[in-house]
Amino acid sequence: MTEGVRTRIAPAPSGSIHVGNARTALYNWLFARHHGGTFVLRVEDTDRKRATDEAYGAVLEDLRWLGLDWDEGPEVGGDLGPYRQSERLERYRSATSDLVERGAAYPCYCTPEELDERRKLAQAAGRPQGYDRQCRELSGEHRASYEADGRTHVVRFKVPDGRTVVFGDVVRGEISTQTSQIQDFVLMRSDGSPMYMLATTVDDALMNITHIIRGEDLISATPRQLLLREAMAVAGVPVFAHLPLLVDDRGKPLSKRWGDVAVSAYRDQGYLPEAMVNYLALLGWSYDDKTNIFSLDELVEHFGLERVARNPAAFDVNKLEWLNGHYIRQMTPEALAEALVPFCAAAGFEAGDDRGRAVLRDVSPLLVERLKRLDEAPPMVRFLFEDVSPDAKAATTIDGRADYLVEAAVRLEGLEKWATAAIEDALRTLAAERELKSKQAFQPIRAAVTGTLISPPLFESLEILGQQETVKRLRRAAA
RNA sequence: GGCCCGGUAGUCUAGUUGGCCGAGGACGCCGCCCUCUCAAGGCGGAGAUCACGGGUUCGAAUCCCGUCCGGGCUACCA
Repeated sequence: MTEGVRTRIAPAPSGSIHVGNARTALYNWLFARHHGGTFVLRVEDTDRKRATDEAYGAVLEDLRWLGLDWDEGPEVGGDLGPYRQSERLERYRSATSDLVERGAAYPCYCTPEELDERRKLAQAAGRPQGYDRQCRELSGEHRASYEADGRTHVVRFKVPDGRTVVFGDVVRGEISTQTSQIQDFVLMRSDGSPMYMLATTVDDALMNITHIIRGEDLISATPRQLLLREAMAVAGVPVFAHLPLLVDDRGKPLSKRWGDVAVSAYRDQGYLPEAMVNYLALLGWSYDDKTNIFSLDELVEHFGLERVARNPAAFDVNKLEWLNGHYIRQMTPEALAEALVPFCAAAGFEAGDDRGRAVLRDVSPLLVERLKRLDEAPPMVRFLFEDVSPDAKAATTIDGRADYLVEAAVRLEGLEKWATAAIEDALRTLAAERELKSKQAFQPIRAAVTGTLISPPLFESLEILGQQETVKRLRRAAA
């Protein structure tokens, strides 16, 4: 029973995917993987206006970055393709003409303007605002005359009267709707392109999707899809699971106005895919009452629809950051160094050459426990790549300590072995001689060498910077 | 307006065959310890009248009714 599981993610190619869609993709992927099933990627690009090639590429890139590989879909193929709706137009047309032939759908010649006008009238009169079924039973002559007038038409679905559509939602239980609540919705636009309702229903049926896991916003679309499947005589009914919405910190649906909603924005700030996946998994799903950290493999092992929450979940960057810090701490120095190269470049200095990489590898152990995002690293390591001038606070700390800094330079200059322990020893000895507290002793040096009052641990940093450069900066700060 | 879905601390949640919950964990927040800064780590703390009001019951976050609030759909958007 479970081995036949087929799930899909059907994004519109409108650029880097929304984190909400990323979560939906993740849940579909996890469910398929957990059951040893098939995960299908289908691109819903019927809205030609917005579907560009770059946007399409961004979608695939995001999914790959998250580690969600698809078994069927663009670039990998599959037996039930093509997997871009723009290449499946024939199927939608033939499904539509079948429906019309069978009397389950009909052409509607009303223009948008007429519809709009009648809708307003109905609203003013307090009548239901839906389509008034004017073209539902058009005579042959009437139809011909419309055609003769050069009117175009859409195709509408003939919603049956007096029925109750019931379906079992895995996360919400039974949901039922009276067909009187459903209008004769449009299947096919007048330009011959399919509407969402038609396209997904046809594709889900043709692609044998067994479990439809999607956002709560589509819950009221479900009865229409069920009616359509029935009219198309599709055998069997998929299992539905509607996920709670993702909202912002005010409880409003996540929108571009709130903050970053695109996966790429998080990638650019230095969030790791492991953290993103872990966080997204927990936004609306839980394993037990205490586990927070999950690798992809662990998620595959534990994930199930039974423990999906019903209430909307607020996207909390704080928790994402915490998880990200956790995963950064797990990185090896080599991996961290490699990951930081592009962030340094973005910050304006090159660390991609051999020396640069070596330096990054050396600082990584110092960085690892103080980074929450990769983009926080450049400011911390910049002093290792470029000469620095003290910021305001650092300047104040240096002020009046010239004599001390020169002495520190002298001591360090005299060191035979340039290593953390020796550096620390020399500086602590000097501090003791001058009866300085650690903080008083080391902050000026930090300020002089790194240009700021906040940096990775001092002695290790000096070792990495090098004896010559350290001494040079101390002397210059004293001047 | 109609229909549908939802409502446990600032946030994610555990809990849903009623008692083990005078509500558990995590993020965040506050304090202490550690400490050369910042972190990380350890320890401790504040924070929830379980949306509200009735009811059933010896006993309700958990069951019933009503109310309020939020959201979705109601498009030739998806």
